[in-house]
Amino acid sequence: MLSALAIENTAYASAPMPSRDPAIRTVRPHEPLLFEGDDADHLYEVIEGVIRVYKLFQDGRRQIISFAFPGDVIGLGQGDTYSYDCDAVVFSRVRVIPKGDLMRMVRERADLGEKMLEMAAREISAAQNLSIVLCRKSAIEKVANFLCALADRRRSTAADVVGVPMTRLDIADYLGLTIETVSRNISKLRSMGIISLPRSGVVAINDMQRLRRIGDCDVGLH
Amino acid sequence: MLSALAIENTAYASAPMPSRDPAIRTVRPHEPLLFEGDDADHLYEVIEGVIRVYKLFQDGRRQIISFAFPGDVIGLGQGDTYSYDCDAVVFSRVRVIPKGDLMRMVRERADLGEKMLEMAAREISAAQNLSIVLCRKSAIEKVANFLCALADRRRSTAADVVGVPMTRLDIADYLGLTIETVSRNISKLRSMGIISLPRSGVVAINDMQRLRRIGDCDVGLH
DNA sequence: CGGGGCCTTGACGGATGTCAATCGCGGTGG
DNA sequence: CCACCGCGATTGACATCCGTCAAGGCCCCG
Repeated sequence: MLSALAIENTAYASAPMPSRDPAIRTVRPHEPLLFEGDDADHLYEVIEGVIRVYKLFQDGRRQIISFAFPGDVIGLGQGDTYSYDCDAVVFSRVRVIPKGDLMRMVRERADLGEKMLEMAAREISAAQNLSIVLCRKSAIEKVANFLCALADRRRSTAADVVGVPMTRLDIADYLGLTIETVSRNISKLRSMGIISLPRSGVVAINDMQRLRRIGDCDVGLH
Repeated sequence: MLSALAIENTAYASAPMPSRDPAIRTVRPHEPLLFEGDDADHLYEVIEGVIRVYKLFQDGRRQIISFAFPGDVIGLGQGDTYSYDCDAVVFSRVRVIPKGDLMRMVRERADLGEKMLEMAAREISAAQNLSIVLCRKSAIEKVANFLCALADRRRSTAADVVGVPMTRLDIADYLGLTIETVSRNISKLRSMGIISLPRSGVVAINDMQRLRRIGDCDVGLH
């Protein structure tokens, strides 16, 4: 549910797509990938790094909708124009997929359309779960849940050490909290001995079971 | 966004589907329509009444995901099994659509699959908006937004009188609030002269403009 | 060594949850 | 027809959690 859409093990990743040698775009930290209102004529599959997907409001509030990790696809649930902004959290590379190509493929190969529907279904489910996390959980539950979800997505990292590349503000804007509340609850988990902070940008999980119990991770993960 | 998925003006409603004379099922108040974990082999289009779609958690918390009104379809964003429970708020009738039939149709007519992807896209967008409503708004904003959304969906009812068939608990579980907070804020809107409560289950909107300004209805409606 | 982010921590206030009492209405039975 | 009952809604008092404001620490980089 952290992700826009995991496409591993789906037709798209394994089928012969017109992505033999597709355009790869690199995005530097804080560099925008796309803006709300842009024509939604491309999908982006994250190859490396982390992309944040968010909405900005007139009053300055920001809601991060998802952090897209390698394997996630951005732009699927979009109509003619994108309904959110995207930029990079850290140095990232994304595969650029022209939407027209994809739609043509779907028209020619209906089984592909079915697969995409499944992907969309998963994304709907993820979005609904996010709602639940946001409105039903206390601050510490949200933070614990977030760390669990990060841990479940980590690629090829040592046992219980999780990279947390985003800032406290990013986490706060994702969980619907303030920087201070996020920080306080991370400190709380640390003082409880459940996690440690060996260095900046990294969290070591000492007691995954307790963390999961607090985060109630059956919600928020598909 | 109150709804699961509005299908009016889409291919499904207008195209020649195998729904010549489909099964219609009636559901009495509080009677379940389907359970979480059931095989997701049917879609349900609400013909009459209101169906509530919700998740239950071990600790007793309940999150209502949507109230499905006539024209809405339940079950689209689902994989092999349903991920939520559904029951009726009031006496309802639903059209039962075997999913297999639909998938066969999609396989045969790729343009249909495309339409369904569009529908899924709209649902994703709605779910994301719900997240924002839930976590970024104050209680009175949520309540105002909810009433606005109900008003926008009302069918063939007099000017500014809106039927509110669900209980305060339902509203609370939808907005992520408690009964008391919902009640207090409805009272507040009443004391401000924005709405009246002529009788149980009905809200009269006296000043839609102010209600919308409070609810900031650009979020939460698509 | 100094500066500027970002993070942490503390104090405080306000919004919302919790607990509890009461109201109002509709149904039921006397 | 009226009294009683029960459920949902309302209202009040209080507690708690989280946001706001503010100060200070840590770390990287100049």
